Amino acid sequence: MEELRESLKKVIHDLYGLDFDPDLTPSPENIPADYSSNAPLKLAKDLHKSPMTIAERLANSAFEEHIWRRAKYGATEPRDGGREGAFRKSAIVSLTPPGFLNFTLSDDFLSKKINNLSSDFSSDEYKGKTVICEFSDPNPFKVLHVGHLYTSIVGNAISNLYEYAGAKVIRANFGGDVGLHVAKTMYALKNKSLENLTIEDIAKCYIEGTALYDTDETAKAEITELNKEIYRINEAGGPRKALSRSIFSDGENTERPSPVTTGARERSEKDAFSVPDLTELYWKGRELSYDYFNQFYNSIGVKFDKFYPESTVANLGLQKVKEQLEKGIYEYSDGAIIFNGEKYGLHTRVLVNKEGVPTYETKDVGLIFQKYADYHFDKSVVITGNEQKDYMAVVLKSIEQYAPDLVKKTTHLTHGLVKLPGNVKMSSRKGNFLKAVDVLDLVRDELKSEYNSTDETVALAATKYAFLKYKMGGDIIFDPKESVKMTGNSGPYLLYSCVRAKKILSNKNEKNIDNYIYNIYEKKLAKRIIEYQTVLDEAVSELAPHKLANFLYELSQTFSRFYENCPVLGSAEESARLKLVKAYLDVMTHGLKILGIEIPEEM
RNA sequence: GCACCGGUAGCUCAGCGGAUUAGAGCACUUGUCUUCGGAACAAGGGGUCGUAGGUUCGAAUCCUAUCCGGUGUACCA
Repeated sequence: MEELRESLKKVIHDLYGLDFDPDLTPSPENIPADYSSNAPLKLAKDLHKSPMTIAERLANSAFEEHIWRRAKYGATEPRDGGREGAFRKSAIVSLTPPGFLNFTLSDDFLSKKINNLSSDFSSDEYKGKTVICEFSDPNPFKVLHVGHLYTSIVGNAISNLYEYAGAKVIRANFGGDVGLHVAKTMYALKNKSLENLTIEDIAKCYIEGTALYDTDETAKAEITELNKEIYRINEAGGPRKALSRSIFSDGENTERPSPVTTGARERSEKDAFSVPDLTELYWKGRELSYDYFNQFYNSIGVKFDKFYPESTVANLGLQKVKEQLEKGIYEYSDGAIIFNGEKYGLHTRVLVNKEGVPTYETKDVGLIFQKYADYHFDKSVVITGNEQKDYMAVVLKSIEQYAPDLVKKTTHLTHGLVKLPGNVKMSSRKGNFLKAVDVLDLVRDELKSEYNSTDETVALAATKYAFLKYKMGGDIIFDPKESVKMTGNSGPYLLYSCVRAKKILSNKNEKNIDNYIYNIYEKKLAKRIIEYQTVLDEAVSELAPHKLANFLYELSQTFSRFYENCPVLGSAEESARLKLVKAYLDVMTHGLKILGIEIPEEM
């Protein structure tokens, strides 16, 4: 209750001259009030007074303006006993030892709030700002697994939170279209026919190629060469032209490792694997991958504004690394170019390997500059798995040495792994993993067998909510059987309550009603509804979609209880209750939209 | 070894800028059972909040130590 909190804060300030932010929490069951504050207890230390004395004084003084002081504290407030005062003021205050202030909202205040509940909730926290959110980051030549599904859903929700707060949001997607994984896949792919190449073939070949790389020395050497050749193919440009030339291949400096030293072209002529084939295969595979990504994102309702294939930022990264190499930020070590993070208590990482090939680090350097060049962002958020935390810290620390402003604007958020029950870690390298599409299929199957429904909206909501309700950071156990349950704290539960609300509203029109005294169910619902704005703003400032998700669940739970106990249509209280239903649905629609969840008409 | 993250009910998780009796869901037991859609509601059992100390009138929450699990720790992404 923001108003109440503000008014308490003002009273404390007026009385004691302190700038103190009081907490206000829902009162426990045994206290006949709506909200309680422990402010007097916290204040007691600094003021050297007993908590009860402070509480007494707070309750007695400036509250007169906003809040009606109960004549005798401690007693249960009779409904009509405080009525006159309650209607005049917004809340009644009482005290309980050892120094809690308890507030009971007046029905009049509540119903006014409900009647005037704005369906366009708003925040200006990021008004006029440009925020670029990078997430999902799949690699071409590999398949999308559950982790990608998770990060896509969470990343989209966070983007939506920024949008709600007034920002212009760019959803960005960074993917490894060059790199060792591509070489591994292509190595195994060379025996396949180009004609009927599918994404499944590519996935299989990645596993095959990785196995060969790990066990077969000859294959390993060839894959290493292939990796360089892939960069060369990108240099030459293809269906999507590379942005610029490599700085290291222009021959102006002999001391540096050159990116492609061995002449893959001559070598490969002796091979069964000729360059034109390789080039064709690469672009074909890449195209296939991006089509597959787009199709998937489309199916889950996530739209990216910008794709940054690694190949498009590698050269910019190399350019920056070269510049800073001269200034001593980066240095040579064992033939590679590194950033010595140990100076800053971090790890040391390689930016360009001894083969002259830029690593992920360099591409991330290029990426941050490219993003800024493209959008002049005020804030850049990068969402990845936890395992990238230390890695990213090193990259950012190095950039901080020459572009501190960019780093200051960057936030790296991480989430945990999606794991299978029994501590089985999924690995796309080993092939024991759940694909992103598998998860959706499992949900669809459950929906079909339990409710004989093929409603894609419900399937999607179930999936999204299942991931969104967890706090980001920890690992998630995804039990294909359990996680897909359609009852309880689940997407379908939220949707179901909304559908019921819609059904009621489809019949009648509500009108405003004042001086209505809520019953227990109505009041609980009203209280929850007016907390929405506060929760939403908290979710924004903490970048915590799960807070919003859990609030919406509790809200729909409150609604379900109201629904069971308070008939709306045809009742004497109809107009007041309709108003509540409408307010409920407005809040749910708004909140679920931020989570990326749609409400169906029926289910 | 060092660093970071986690350890709350049988299971999956909230809560953790200290505050009145630690909350949900699943599972289990029982009830509502033709009323605006039961994918619902109600009641119940189930917890030494990893362990041990400390700070405090008060600790799941803060501090210290310790155990367990996960992740990271130079040429992968």
